[in-house]
Amino acid sequence: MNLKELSQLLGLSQTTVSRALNGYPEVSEATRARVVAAAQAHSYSPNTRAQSLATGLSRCIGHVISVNDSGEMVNPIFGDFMAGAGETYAAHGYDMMVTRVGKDGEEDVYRNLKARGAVDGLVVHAPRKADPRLPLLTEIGLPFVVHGRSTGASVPYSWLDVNNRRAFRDAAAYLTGLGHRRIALINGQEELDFAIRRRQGFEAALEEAGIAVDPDLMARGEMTEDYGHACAARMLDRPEPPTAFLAASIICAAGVRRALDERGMKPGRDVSIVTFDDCLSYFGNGGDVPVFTAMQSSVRAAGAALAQMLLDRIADPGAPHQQTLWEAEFVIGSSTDHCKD
Amino acid sequence: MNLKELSQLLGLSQTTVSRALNGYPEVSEATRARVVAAAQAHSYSPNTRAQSLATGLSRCIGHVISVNDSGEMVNPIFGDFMAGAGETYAAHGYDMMVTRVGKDGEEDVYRNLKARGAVDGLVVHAPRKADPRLPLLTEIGLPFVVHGRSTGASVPYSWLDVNNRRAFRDAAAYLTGLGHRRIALINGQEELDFAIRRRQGFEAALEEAGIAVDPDLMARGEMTEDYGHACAARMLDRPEPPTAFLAASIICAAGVRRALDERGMKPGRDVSIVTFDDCLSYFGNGGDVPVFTAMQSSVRAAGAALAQMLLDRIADPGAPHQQTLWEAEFVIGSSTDHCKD
DNA sequence: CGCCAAAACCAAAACGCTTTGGACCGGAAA
DNA sequence: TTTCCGGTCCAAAGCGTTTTGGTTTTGGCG
Repeated sequence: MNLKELSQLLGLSQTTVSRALNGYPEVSEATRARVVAAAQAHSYSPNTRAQSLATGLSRCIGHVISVNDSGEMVNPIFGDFMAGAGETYAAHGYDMMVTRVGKDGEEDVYRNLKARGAVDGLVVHAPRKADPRLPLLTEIGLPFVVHGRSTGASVPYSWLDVNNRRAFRDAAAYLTGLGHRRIALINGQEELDFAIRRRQGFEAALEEAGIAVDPDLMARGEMTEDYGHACAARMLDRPEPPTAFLAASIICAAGVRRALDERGMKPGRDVSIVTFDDCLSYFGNGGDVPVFTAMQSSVRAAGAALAQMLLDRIADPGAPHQQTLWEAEFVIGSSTDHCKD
Repeated sequence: MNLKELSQLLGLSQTTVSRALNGYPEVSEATRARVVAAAQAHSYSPNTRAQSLATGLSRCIGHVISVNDSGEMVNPIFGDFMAGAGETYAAHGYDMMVTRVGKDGEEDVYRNLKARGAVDGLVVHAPRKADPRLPLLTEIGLPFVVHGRSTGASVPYSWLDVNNRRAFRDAAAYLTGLGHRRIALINGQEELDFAIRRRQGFEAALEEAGIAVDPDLMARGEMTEDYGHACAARMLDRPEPPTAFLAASIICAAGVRRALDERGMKPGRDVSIVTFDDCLSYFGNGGDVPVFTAMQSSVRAAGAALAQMLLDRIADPGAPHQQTLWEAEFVIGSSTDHCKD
């Protein structure tokens, strides 16, 4: 069923039917009701492509996600972010398109998305330091919002971020307050801006406590369970092992815990662990009693909020940029205790 | 830059330029080269929407993902599946659209996708027993492939599945072979077809070993870490605790392991664990020495293969349905040993 | 040189929608 | 009575492609 058929069936012009369905005032309420009823009855939905061509808007938002050299999308938070964003899109009649890209050809993908008119805007994931995507998107005129921030960006932009620096500063300070002096940081890849901020917060807390930064106790890498395990295993087997760990994600933290288990150690009793917790749907942090002491912030909520921010931006591209900073909530679980050293 | 501008710039008709770019024979190689060069130079990409309208094809594949009542998409494998599928789509110039849907309004979403001409086909995720989506999609004429199978489906369909029944039978048999007689099954939600098959395989192995099925040792639910932990905790605290666990995913298995740790038990030493391993990018099963004894099958590879299957189907809808059954690879890790009871 | 098929190109229609620029009608104001 | 205006509705022109159904040009052959 298309517009032509529906209008013939109703004995009306395509114009009138279109206006009736789109809520324009120049159609009587009587006919509007008739049209809406008929559309419902014949389950008519306007063809997205035609609509898009006529209006110049695709009503579709893009998400470009990077894969590593092995073709893996190492991003445990992806699903939850999408669930949150998808909620907002659905509520506003937007579609969501996801495009996979390797490290090279990134620029082409974005240019293409614009040239092909595939999306009205997009969410920039995993921003890097002075991320070249921000000036690129600004140049080609594709509205975007950033999940996180990009230090040293050459253009203004809208973003939503967690105060990673503060969260990691506070978390590390909490550990120094418990007497820990050899604290390990199992960080994300330091190409990524959030990881840089986390490291800064970590280092600031150490400095405040008069503790020298030990490069051997700082790791960076893709936030997998294996990575968390490997880092912790290596560090625990040193002559002077750390007494506490700061993990970049609950997945890493699980790896750290596994390394402890293997050595007969217990989190909280022998070694402390604090982790960032994205409130992943499939990997919670226990119930009322948190397993890990954690800095938590829901990535699903972030997805929903960022999507809304983007839709606002598309609706009014001239509006000032929105910049939202969320504070992570610090919860004390059973994975931390005084340093026994 | 659009086709009209490009053709004027070249002094050619839109027809010729279009044909040149799309590889039609009725254009000289000389002009084709000229056209291609110009398109490249001005970074012209045909507008997807217009193309789609003219051809009647969207060159876009849909993925509909369900969220639970809390709005969470509890699907740890989502990201990796998408990474695999996206690879195939990108290689064939297809886009990927993902739509979020709650439990109600599922039918509407699929009908709408078709009516709006948004996608050329879609992948059915998490099929249920006699899944109503298969006849629905067949009726409305939207090509699809299924990730898994649907027992009792009323229509023929293409699918790719892991031999879950066999995998769980073999895994359980492996455990009975080690002398275990109280084996727990931490299954997925049994609305889902794969979970039913897994349970059947599990029960078959018990029967073969002359072991009565104990309903108290069988759990079903969303495959989260907390779920794995809660089930294991409850079972381990029984008077006659299980000596082995069969977990539906490595995420659940991590939860089971946590429950063991809390009780001072070690996987392999005190209690055995076998898990299904989807080869998630962010949660591997150790390196050369697997952590868990596991049935493994890459969900990313499944995504890539299913996507290819769907594209084939769209290209030739009349072709017979493809049905692919993969055997999971059974790897022995350090989480299993003889029963000490 | 003339003829004809093949090669190379083109104008215009079509895809399904929105939107512009009216047309028509009845009733209120002049 | 005429004029004007708001309320309804419509025909047709886009949007940027592909594709149909040509026309023109080229080149080979008698």
